[in-house]
Amino acid sequence: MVDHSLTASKSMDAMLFLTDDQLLQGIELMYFAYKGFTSDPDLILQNYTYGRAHHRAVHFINRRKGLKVNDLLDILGITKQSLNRVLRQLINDGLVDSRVGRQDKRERNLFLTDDGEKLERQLSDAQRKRMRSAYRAAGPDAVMGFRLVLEKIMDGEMQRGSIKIKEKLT
Amino acid sequence: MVDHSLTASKSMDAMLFLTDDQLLQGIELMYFAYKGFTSDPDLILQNYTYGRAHHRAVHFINRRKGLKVNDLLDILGITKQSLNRVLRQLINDGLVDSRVGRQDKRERNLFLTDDGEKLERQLSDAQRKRMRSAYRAAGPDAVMGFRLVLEKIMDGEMQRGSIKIKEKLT
DNA sequence: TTTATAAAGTCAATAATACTGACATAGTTT
DNA sequence: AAACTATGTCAGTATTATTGACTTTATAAA
Repeated sequence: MVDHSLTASKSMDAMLFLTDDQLLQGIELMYFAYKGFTSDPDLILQNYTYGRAHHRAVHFINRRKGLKVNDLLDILGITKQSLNRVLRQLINDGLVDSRVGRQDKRERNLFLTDDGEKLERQLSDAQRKRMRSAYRAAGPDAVMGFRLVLEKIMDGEMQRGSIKIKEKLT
Repeated sequence: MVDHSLTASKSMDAMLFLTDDQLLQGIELMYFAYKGFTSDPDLILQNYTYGRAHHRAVHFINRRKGLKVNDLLDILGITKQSLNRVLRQLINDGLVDSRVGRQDKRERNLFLTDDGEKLERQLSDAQRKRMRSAYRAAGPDAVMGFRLVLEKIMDGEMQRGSIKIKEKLT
């Protein structure tokens, strides 16, 4: 899987793929893989009036059931005006349930309705299918490396939302 | 760094991180890492009148010097109307040089000017710096895995542009 | 208890990036 | 000469984002 024969004959930096050209290849790989990664959900969303922003909201509401609007804003890193349009649509369309906070009544806890879960599953199935086949094809060692590098790439960038994710990751 | 102790005690699918929850973690990792991955160039671009679309054009014109407009369209996967606005700006601002094709005079070969290379380097430096430190922190085996999984994720998605990339990767 | 702060929601104007459709121009092929 | 190809352009629209200003409701602090 991993060609260890190279490591002895090359310099440390070559071994680490640290030449400018190899780093640029990594950058392009990120770009193209992300495109592939979003393509399946994007196709599904075309059948609705929704876009990628709705997908993200639905995804994180599903993953962190009952999260507050502010939590979602922090995770997505957008303004509340941007989120509001998306969230309003999802609530009006009966996909998301916004419940007044029990302790602090200013807060709203967000949940998916049954219909919301249905859409989430549809989008998630497509994306997980692609991830699963990539993981299978690449093998467990590659998956560990994949996750490790991605974590390092996002290091420092992470807010509240991602910290919880990192906790779960270990 | 990587917990190999788990792999012996779990099923093949668990070892491959194929539970729905672990796949969702991978999906979120892709999302957050891509955000981190684009954040440095995005900051730089705010000082100009340019956005991510200009970055992509400049990147690929640099990487495939002299490529045709159609090649760039295929790589980016956008319409010519979308690209045209971006390309026109870059050409008018003297960052990109559009030269009439030598054999087929209908074609335009795209090159970065000195100023274009200056911007490219500025953007690229920031992105490479992050990739380099992620690669260093993760180590060579992880980098191999990272690249392998990304290739699998984008499988099937790839057009002309990416095939050349894959050739270089091995 | 008044005052300040916080969470959520909204209106309006604007920007970047994409789309479809229609069409023009120049150059190459048949 | 006619058809096709590569590029460029105009107009209109959609999605997702922004900034700024403001309201409502609820909690916290003076």
